[in-house]
Amino acid sequence: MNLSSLAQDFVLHFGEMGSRWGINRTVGQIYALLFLSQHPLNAEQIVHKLGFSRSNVSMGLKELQSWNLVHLKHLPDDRRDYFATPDDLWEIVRTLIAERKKREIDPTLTKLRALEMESSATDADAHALHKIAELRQLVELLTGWYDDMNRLETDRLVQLLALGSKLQKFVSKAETIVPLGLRSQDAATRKGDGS
Amino acid sequence: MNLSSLAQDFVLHFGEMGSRWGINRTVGQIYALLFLSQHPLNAEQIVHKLGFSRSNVSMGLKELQSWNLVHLKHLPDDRRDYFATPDDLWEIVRTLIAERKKREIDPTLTKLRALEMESSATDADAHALHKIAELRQLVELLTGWYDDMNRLETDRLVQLLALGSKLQKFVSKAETIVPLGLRSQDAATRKGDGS
DNA sequence: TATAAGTTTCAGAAATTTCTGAAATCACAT
DNA sequence: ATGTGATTTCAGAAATTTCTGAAACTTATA
Repeated sequence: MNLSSLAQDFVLHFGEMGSRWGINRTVGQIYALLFLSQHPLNAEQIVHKLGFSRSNVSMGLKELQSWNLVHLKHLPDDRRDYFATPDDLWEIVRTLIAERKKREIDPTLTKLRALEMESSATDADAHALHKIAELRQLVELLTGWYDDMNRLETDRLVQLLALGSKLQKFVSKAETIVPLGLRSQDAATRKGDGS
Repeated sequence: MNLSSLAQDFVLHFGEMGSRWGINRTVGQIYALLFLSQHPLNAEQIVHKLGFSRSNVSMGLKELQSWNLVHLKHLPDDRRDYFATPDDLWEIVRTLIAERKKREIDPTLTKLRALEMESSATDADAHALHKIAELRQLVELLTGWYDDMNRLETDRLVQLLALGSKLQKFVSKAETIVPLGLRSQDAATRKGDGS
């Protein structure tokens, strides 16, 4: 591994962490390398720095592209592809969350709605249906909130995050203005409002 | 698999999704089964319903316990262990997030801080150190926000989530009251304030 | 169109993870 | 202490995922 000890340490760590997520070790390491790198790198340079086979790097880059986590660059008079991570860290965070939501949350939401619809609702399943509806509602609350936050400009978002639970103060007021019924209770009463 | 078709569909789905997270298929299915079940189940019942080997179920339950995702129950005159998921969905969400943070975020934060400290800061690493500091700051902002939100009672939390970006209104006011410097810029200037 | 530089695909090898049955352990009642 | 039922551990089998080198493909240029 042809890297400074700092970079090597960082890259190895992200390889390990990557494998705790869905991402595999190789892909994690490639990403970490690109993240630290001041300039875009081509596949051959990654091979040289990390010591993987050329095809493995190719696969890894392809996967990172499918996650929209790297950008393709080109240098004049060089037709090799160069890869870089976004300069803006928040763009990375947003992409990561969006992609994970797409892969891990959205299919579940779809499935839950389908289960509520199709169910031949025998009384044997009544309790299960209730739990499923409750879960679906909660996921909808969370994804709705996410969609909302994701629409904010980064500066506004950072402000909100930095305030954290201080916002609670405003809620007590707002509560009287926007009286909402979406508590963790009373789920499953409205079945089949699919889509 | 001895389950109603609704339950089977649900359980299989969570098995698949589970394997997109760190959790393996078996563990996901066991959890899904317990989640739907109206009553706590013992290991033998799980074996019967899902068709795994007894030892596999035992491993799975142990793993779920290590994640604090199931509770142990006992029936009178029966010394077998019965397992159940919390009734309150929000407790589940909180546990899930807390455990994932513990496994996926905290080690990274520790590592980032360590890298910033130990680094023999050669100028070759200057850019890498800058990126690492920036990343560490962002992770701190996010985990700080999480800690804050996690302290709220569930009802308050749900209110905040339901409001979503409507809170932005208050921010514009609050901004003048709490002028914060934590933008995505100006990172890396304060190195080594570890822990 | 030939060729050369670059990239992707693919089938099998290597490594890792999951799953099982058998044996060991535990804990309670007698 | 001994027996009985329940649970856990563990070593190897089975399955899955990752990784590689070689071959196939692509594309810009001569």
